[in-house]
Amino acid sequence: MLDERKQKILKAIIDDFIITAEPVGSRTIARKYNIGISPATIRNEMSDLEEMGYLEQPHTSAGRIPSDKGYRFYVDFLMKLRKLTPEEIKNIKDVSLYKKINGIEELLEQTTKVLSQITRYTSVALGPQLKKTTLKHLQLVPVENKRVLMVIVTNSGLVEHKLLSLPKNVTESDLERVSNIINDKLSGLAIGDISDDVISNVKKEIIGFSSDVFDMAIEFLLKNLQIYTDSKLFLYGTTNIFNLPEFRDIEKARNFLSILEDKELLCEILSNSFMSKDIVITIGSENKYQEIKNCSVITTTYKINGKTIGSIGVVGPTRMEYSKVVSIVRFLSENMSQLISKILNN
Amino acid sequence: MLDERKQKILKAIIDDFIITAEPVGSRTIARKYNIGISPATIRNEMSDLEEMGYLEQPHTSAGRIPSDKGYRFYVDFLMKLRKLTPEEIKNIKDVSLYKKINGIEELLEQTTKVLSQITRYTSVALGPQLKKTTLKHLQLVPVENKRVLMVIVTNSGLVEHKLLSLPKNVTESDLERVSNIINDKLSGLAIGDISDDVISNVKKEIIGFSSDVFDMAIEFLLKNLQIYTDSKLFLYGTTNIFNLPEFRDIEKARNFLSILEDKELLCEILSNSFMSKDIVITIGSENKYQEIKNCSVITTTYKINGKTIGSIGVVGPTRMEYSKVVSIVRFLSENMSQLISKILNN
DNA sequence: GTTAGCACTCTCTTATGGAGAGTGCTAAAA
DNA sequence: TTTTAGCACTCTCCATAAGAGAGTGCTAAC
Repeated sequence: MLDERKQKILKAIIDDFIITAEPVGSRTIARKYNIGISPATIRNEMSDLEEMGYLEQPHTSAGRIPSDKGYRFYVDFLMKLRKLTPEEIKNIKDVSLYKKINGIEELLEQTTKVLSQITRYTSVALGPQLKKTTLKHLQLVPVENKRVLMVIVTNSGLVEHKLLSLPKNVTESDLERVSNIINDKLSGLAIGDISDDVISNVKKEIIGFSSDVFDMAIEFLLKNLQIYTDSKLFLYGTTNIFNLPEFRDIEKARNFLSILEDKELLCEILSNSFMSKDIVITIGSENKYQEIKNCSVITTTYKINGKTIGSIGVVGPTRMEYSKVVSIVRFLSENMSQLISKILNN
Repeated sequence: MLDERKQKILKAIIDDFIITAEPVGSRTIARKYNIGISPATIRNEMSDLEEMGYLEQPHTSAGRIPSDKGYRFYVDFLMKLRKLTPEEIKNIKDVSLYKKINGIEELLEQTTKVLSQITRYTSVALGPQLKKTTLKHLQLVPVENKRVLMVIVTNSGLVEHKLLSLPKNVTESDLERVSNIINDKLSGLAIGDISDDVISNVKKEIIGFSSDVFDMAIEFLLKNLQIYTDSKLFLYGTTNIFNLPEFRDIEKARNFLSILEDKELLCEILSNSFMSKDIVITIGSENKYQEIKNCSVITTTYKINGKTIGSIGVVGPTRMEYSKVVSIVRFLSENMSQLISKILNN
């Protein structure tokens, strides 16, 4: 473990580097952060810290920059959470005043926008995951001859619809019968759990008393139920990275933006936070995916009816203002959960 | 008007510049494009073309580059439409094989993806505009106590839904009555035409025989009808610009990407093509909006049931491969219209 | 254990001097 | 009158060099 003086020096270096983005030298530390020792002593300590893996040196005669291990120590033990400014709080609170918020998706859109604006990084959110919710109600609405609208309502108040084309005409009462059977058999199941097995069981029962039109209809319906498992992605502030010196290199910027274009990758990254209760901070090489090994990700989850259903977070360079971002993400996630229950229960 | 030799030279310069992105000199033209005159003569002609506004010179001792006026002349009179390669055709046709295409939005998503991949520019599409379609059917589905699901079906087979929370409980038969009145009064109207006037007219009739709960319910419904007018935007290949030398300057790239983040601006830009029957090419300063005055946009529309309902296109530098992109966009838009009618009528 | 002094290293910026590409002009050729 | 060859001139781009600046590591003294 690091002794107190080493910790102080490490903290000073990281704090400074987060602000300046320049390698930090011993003189700077001695001058700006009065620890009461001379640059020479600091140099010795820095040399130790480098050997222990907390710092790195871009080249021989440069100052030090934090390694991922250094950031990890900083995040776990050293940083002091920054209080939100009144302005930041106002911005987050104001999300609820935005007139277009009529559902969770509008809320997410506004929230990611605010998140990127006040952090000045790129924000990402994963929409409510249908497969994590349970089926509450399924309704079949006749539209015209062979067209039927399937509406799914889940226990978290989410609604999805799908327009189906059946191979033959089906009467309204037939539709109602199918609805009833499905509701009877499947409601209460998590949508992700509606497997082929379950489906073929339901199918068997229906065969007992119905025509083959009926049979085809339900098969089609059930097949579609399963497709509805990919969730929407919200993204904001992608161009914020151009303010950061680490992305002044066009190839770095390109690489970063390529990540943001890869929806699947982003979903995977965001899903990581589903396990944890609170905020998840992933620093550089700690990321599972090669593409973002020089980025840090800070995510948290949001809940509907007490159940974790999606996540939201920030992507940026490893030199991230962790203290600020963590505070903001935490506050914003609390605010969001409140707003969600307000939206769903008003 | 330009004489034939000037046209030949202009075409050669633009063709060359589109490939190389370097100012084109008289010697290059004489060597690569055998027009049968010496560099000196070409220089004189180039000087004329510059004076007439078709060419520009980055600095005294550089070759010439096309001006926006030059590109306009090229696009209108000089360029030969390039035939699609078998591979390009295959890529476009294969859109229909993608398994997830169950509706217009999935189709648009796949199509923009393919468009950006084969053009190597950024592709954009505007989703079906609800306000341009007419209301066919409105259904109110009871979900639980005060919750009601409103489903809108339009004449183009588009469906939208919205979960409403009513201030008081409403019985199922009341809901049905409201549905009937709304369908009676509003179906057949373009959704964009459902104005406050129309709404208050409907409201008056309802007041005649219904309670105030009823009144509030319908007001709420109708207010929501109008919100449903902003349409979805599809974007793909934003990072393609990093392959282009004109965006090697970080500020240029940033500016371009900022445009793509401004959804409203993109919608406006794409809406421009709604007037025209065919493909619309907008070159650099021809653009209405300051932000994209150094970009070119090539768009076309797609139809549902013969009615223009959305648009799709490509955004790139003014030095765009117009000939290639126009061919691709045209073919792709035809293909799309076919697929749409297949999706809606299968 | 801590500090001052100093030589050394590496980057970054600025200046310099061709090389290269292309033009415009002039005068000769067609 | 139109076209072309020749040539001086201009501007960019690139490589090289030099010097400033920042910071280190080491040694020896405190």
